[in-house]
Amino acid sequence: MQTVADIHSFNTFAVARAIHAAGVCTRRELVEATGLSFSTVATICGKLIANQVLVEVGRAAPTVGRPTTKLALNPSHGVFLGVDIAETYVHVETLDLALDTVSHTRRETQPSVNSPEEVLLEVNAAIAEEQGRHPGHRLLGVGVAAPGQVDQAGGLSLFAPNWGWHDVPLIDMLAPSVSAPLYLDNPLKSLVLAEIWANPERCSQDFAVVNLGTGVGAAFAIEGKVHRGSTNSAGEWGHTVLFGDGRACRCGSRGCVEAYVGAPGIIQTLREADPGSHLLRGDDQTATINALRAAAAAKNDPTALEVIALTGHYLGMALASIVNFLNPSIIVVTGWVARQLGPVLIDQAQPDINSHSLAVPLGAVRIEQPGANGNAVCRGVAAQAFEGYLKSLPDTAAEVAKRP
Amino acid sequence: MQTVADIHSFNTFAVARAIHAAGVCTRRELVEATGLSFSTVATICGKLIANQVLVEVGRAAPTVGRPTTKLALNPSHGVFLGVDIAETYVHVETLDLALDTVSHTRRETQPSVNSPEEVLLEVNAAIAEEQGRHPGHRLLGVGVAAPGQVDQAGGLSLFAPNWGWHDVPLIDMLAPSVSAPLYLDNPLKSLVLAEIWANPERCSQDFAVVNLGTGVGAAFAIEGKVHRGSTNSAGEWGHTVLFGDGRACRCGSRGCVEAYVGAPGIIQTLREADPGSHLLRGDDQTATINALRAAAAAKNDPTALEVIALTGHYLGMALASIVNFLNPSIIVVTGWVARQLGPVLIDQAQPDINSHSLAVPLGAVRIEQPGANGNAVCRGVAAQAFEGYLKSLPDTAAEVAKRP
DNA sequence: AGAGTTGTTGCGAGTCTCGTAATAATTGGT
DNA sequence: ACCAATTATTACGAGACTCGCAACAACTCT
Repeated sequence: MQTVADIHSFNTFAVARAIHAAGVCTRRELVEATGLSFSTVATICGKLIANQVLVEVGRAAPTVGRPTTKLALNPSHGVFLGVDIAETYVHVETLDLALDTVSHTRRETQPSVNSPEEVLLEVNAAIAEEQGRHPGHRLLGVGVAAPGQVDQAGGLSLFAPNWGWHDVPLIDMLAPSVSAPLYLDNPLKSLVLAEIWANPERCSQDFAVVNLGTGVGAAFAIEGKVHRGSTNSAGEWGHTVLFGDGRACRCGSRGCVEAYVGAPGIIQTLREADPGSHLLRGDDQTATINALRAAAAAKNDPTALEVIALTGHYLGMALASIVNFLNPSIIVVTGWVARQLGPVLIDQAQPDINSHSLAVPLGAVRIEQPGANGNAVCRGVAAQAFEGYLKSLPDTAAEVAKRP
Repeated sequence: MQTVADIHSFNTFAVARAIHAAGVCTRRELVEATGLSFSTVATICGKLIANQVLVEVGRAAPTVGRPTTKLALNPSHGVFLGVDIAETYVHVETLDLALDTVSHTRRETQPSVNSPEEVLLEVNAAIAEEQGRHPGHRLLGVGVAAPGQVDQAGGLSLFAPNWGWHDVPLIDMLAPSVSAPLYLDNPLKSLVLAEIWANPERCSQDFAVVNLGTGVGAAFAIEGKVHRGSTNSAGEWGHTVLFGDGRACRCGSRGCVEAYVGAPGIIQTLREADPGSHLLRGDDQTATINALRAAAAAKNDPTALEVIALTGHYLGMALASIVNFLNPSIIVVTGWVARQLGPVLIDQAQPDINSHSLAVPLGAVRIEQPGANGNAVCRGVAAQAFEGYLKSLPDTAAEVAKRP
């Protein structure tokens, strides 16, 4: 159930997102962007200014009349941390209020590092390093993305298959060394929030973010809200069936999308096309995918072209299933495989997307790749921390004064 | 964006649904059921009573204290019509305020009847017949379900593939002969609303309704709201890929779920298993499916058992894809094929659901078949008309008096 | 300097939820 | 028969929130 306070937070988020997207803007522009009344925008801006989240930056003198004051997020008010805990690395970014990355720390982790204590040692070290870099700045919130199944409210990693974690109290283990509110989410779901903050018109749209990497998954926004499902595990597009009774998948099942468009799946397609291909780099997935990209770009290796064509075919059908099932307005294709092969794969996939999608949803959808600036997972969880911070703000100047 | 009035309608719906589910209940029970405060429930009940939607029916005398007045929907306040326009029939039901079917009219339509004018002639005749049956009752609203792509706000049938309709102004064509607000929806999406009214705890859940018939489709509720997608065409599960490059589907694509678990797909499986099977009934899908059901029940026809096993296998994988993708708490399997073969198919599908679903979403989902009372599509669209009527109610007794 | 123009702030109306006090209706004891 | 005691319902007011409108502020142009 919604309460009236939820509406207010939502409106506050809408205003903050619009300012974030515009960089610098006027109240009137915010009215346009949010669809709220001028009064409401003014009230919300007043609250944000009283809390120093927003500042008035100069004024634009028009030909006539009182000049408009321009508003911007106050970058020096404080910072957020975005923590991306992945299987092979820990990446921590410091972001300012404009969600621009100020600095980052990355620690590659050895495959042997997989107990919660060992991983969190790395995380804490990276967080400490980042915090040490900005001693003068207030830390307003910390967003943490952890792979696998996550319990946001309880701050638990319910299940992380690659590490064999069960019910690890991540947030409780991090809390002692962090003096700011902590927010936990799954990395893919945090990308949805990153998309919304990057393109605030999406805050009322239906769209999907698709990850192509070693694993394959998706996350969706429905009317601008992340769809989580009944146990926060929605989005396992990678384990929907693409070829019934097809390839064995690492999940134990057969025929999953992941077994065809995940990096190991692509490499299997390559191996099936030419077991002795010179593009194969043994166990090194990254190197093989890179070699494939180079060969496809050079257009001199028929095997590479065949693998790209096949994988595009697979991807096209799998994306069409999303189009038909969900009827999104955008599908954002991301992940390290997409960064390497994305453009060429989507090119190859397009005919299959067209032929496998029904006309109406096909006409409504656009396939996109994100602009590659910084770590979007960190930005997404930081955005979540930002929203949490906005929600906690007091309304009136009087109450602001009372605060520490 | 949500407004505060939306919250009020939503709460009104919640109260009405709770009363509908309970039949007769006290205000206190409504507080329990809805989670609202007593004051709010009392306010809403007051509004509904002033509008004669709700009536006080007797009182329960406890051992001590003032007796509780029992509330119930006022069945004699008026009626709704639910109109289910399908390819082979038009089914119109009169429902009272408790959404119980009072009477119904069904007209089978000839395959030759397919122009909008001809179909609507049948519809209008059926509506007139139903209206004539209850001359003393106020008609409060009419819900209409039409197959294919529908524009709710505009009251258009955007696209109905079986009839070749494009942009038919259904509601405008019906309006002259109906003196009550008209509501249009797709039949599958209306089933979601029927489910919510039948089980109001679902008004905050994620669940899917799956239709197995000649065509195959799905609709989902996300946090109790029908998911429509960017062009109201979400739910085309029947045209997601199950066997890449597999059977040709009537949509023009290949390997769709519908080509395997729709009636023609099942019959194709039967024909492939035994081209001369005595279960085949030529063009008569219904008869063939019936024969298959009988043979499977008798367990004396190995071909029938094989077809059931195969179709269960297909259905299991396709349902597992929903489980993984959406993480719903319930999947309701409906449609005429499911009415015939449902229990045995779901039985056969279960191992594949289990093996193809990831553990967490699998643990959260329940596969159900609806209790078969009346036409749920009619009940769903009538519920939509009911909600529309509730939304239109004035707040105060004074305003009620002013009304016609 | 003053009129005209435009931006911002302040105030009040209208809703909505919800807590609490006041009132109503009953039972059981005296 | 009357008075607690008990429970149900209604009435009222507080606190939030959005939004329309009027007042005020700041600037340009004449």
